Amino acid sequence: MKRPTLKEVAQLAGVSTATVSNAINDKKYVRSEVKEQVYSAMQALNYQPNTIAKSLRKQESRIVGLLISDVANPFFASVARGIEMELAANDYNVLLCNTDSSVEKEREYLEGLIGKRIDGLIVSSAGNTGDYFRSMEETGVPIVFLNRCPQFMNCDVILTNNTRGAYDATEHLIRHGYNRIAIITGPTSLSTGKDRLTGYRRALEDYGISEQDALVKEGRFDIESGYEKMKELLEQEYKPDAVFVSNNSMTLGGYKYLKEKEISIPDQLAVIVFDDPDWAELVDPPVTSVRQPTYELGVQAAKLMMASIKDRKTKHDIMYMDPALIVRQSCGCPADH
Amino acid sequence: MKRPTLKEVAQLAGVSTATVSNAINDKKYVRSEVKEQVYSAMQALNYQPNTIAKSLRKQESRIVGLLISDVANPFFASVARGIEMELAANDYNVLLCNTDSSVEKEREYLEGLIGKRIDGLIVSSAGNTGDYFRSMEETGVPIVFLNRCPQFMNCDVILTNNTRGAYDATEHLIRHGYNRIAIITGPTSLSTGKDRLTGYRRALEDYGISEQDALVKEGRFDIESGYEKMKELLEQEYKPDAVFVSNNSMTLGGYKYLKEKEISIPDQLAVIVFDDPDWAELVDPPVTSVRQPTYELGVQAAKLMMASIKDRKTKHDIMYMDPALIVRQSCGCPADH
DNA sequence: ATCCATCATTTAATCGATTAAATAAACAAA
DNA sequence: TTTGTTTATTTAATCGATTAAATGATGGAT
Repeated sequence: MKRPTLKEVAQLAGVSTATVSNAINDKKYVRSEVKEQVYSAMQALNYQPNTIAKSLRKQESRIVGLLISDVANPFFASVARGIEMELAANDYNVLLCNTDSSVEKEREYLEGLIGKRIDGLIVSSAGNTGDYFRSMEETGVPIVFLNRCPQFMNCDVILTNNTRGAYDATEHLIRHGYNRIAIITGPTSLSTGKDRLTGYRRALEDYGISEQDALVKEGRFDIESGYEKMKELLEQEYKPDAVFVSNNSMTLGGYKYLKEKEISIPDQLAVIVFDDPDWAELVDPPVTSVRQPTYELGVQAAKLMMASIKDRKTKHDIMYMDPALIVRQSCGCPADH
Repeated sequence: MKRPTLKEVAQLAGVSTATVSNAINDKKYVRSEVKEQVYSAMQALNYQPNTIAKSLRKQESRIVGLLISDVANPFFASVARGIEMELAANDYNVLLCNTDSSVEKEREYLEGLIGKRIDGLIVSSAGNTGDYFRSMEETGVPIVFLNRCPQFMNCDVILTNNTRGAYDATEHLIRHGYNRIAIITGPTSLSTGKDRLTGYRRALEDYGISEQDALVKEGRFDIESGYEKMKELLEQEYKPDAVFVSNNSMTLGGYKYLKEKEISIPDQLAVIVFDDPDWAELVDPPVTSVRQPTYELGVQAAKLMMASIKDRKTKHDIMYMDPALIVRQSCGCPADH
């Protein structure tokens, strides 16, 4: 029950606590003979150094906070995996926090994390300004913003090139000859929502197609709104002949509606979606999608974090990862070529 | 950069550190007038209590370790979400560890977690004996085993009733009249793999069907083996007329093969799968599945954990959650009824 | 006037490590 | 012999909170 302390190890080994510490941490000036004594004392007592005490003294927790809306979203799950892998390789642990996209919860977690003296924070914020991250930034704790870019902050940001992804998807639909291309977009308060809409618009513009208000539906990046918006699109007077769905959850909802109504893809409606679902090739026709390098996104976020922590670098960048258009058949492309 | 300490707050407020501590933690015997002084001193300095120091003194970290093979697996992602929600409600944080099903990594993480003095561990172990969890158990840290049941341990276990789920699926196929029912099972070294196979066997037995070795394929619970095993089943002499795929990843792989070869479901092969994919209703025909209450599983695991931590209860249970057979059409059932 | 209980606050030890500074020993150089 | 350098180890302070025990007030009961 009670765990042995370094002091007890020292007593058993017949040396001072300083020597034990030096032995454990492989500092110089410890005779190998003494080292052996210390090691066997550790063995004998089954000693496990208390990281909390170490953290207090060294002023570092070796913990990085991860603040996301929901690990159950495959995008975040994959990102989280990448982050955790990379950080673990550097001997850092990840504290997982799900905010449900609630700014209020974000605040609460943040306060807790500050208290926990995390060494860094990787966050995909639901807020658009990020003002309440200031308190953390001021204490010198590095922050990496992931896929959401708050304004006015001096920290690293890593983003999928959302505008580009949306542009490519839209352009692909345009080239197929569709001229009533709809978008189910996310909240424009989020940079992801805004950027994907921008990419869509820019493509239309570049090809001289005027945007139709009726074809732009703003969802909430969740399943329900995906369903709703798809329904609206297909029940309204002015129907689209193609649609770009701007995230995975809304795709799930949107497809549910299409299946229920037995809408034929791509004949009645061509579809391209953002985020490449694991089932993309299992449905008929296979789904054309914009794939984000999710795992890599996590790994890179973690690398930026490690650089900030270790090198104490204060110059920060914004890093873009390119998404890839995975052409399958829901857009109207033939199966073989 | 340097953060204010309780001591500095005390100085500014003109009281002792003990009083500040009492004020913060709402102990009795602090005059409300003094409390106000303390609060405003905290405000003025933007004081955030150092949880690490608190943890050291109170001998509790308020952190629970979560040891799973991979958060990117939707099953674990959902479970993790449930756990985190419930623990957060009790003011505990979750430290996320992905082991990749490697016993070696499990060991390493475990050692780190012991050092970190986590207050509890929720684990879905890849090992079958769990002997190396002994060291943690001995220190009095409660462990909840999730979905995998190690032998010989005195701790809580929460499981989906895997045997039942597999039995129900197999029985359903039998009642459809299929008589060459295959299973793509997981490693039998894992209780999940073993139990699902047991359920399958029991159903066959109960209905007087003799098991055919050629129809039992042991995969590794991953996408690749799902593909392989499905391929084996359909390329061999003795082909099945129905198959039960025993987890989500193998389902993904198995379906990939079926799609490639344009196997018609359920005519050429009826299918029931373990774990209800989010795309179950989007493919044609919709997939009949055994759904585990994943989120609930997480919530319950966390509740067991909280009970162990708070009540210091030493009597431990094994808790079963019932899966549900979601009947759709891949098993051969008609669409409407 | 004395004693006691209750309320309010302070003093100082404590949690378990790290680490700067002090000390000691061994040996070489002048 | 004295001085200095390098190696090896110990002493004691420190990180920032909590908390048991000590101390001071205050007021009521006897």
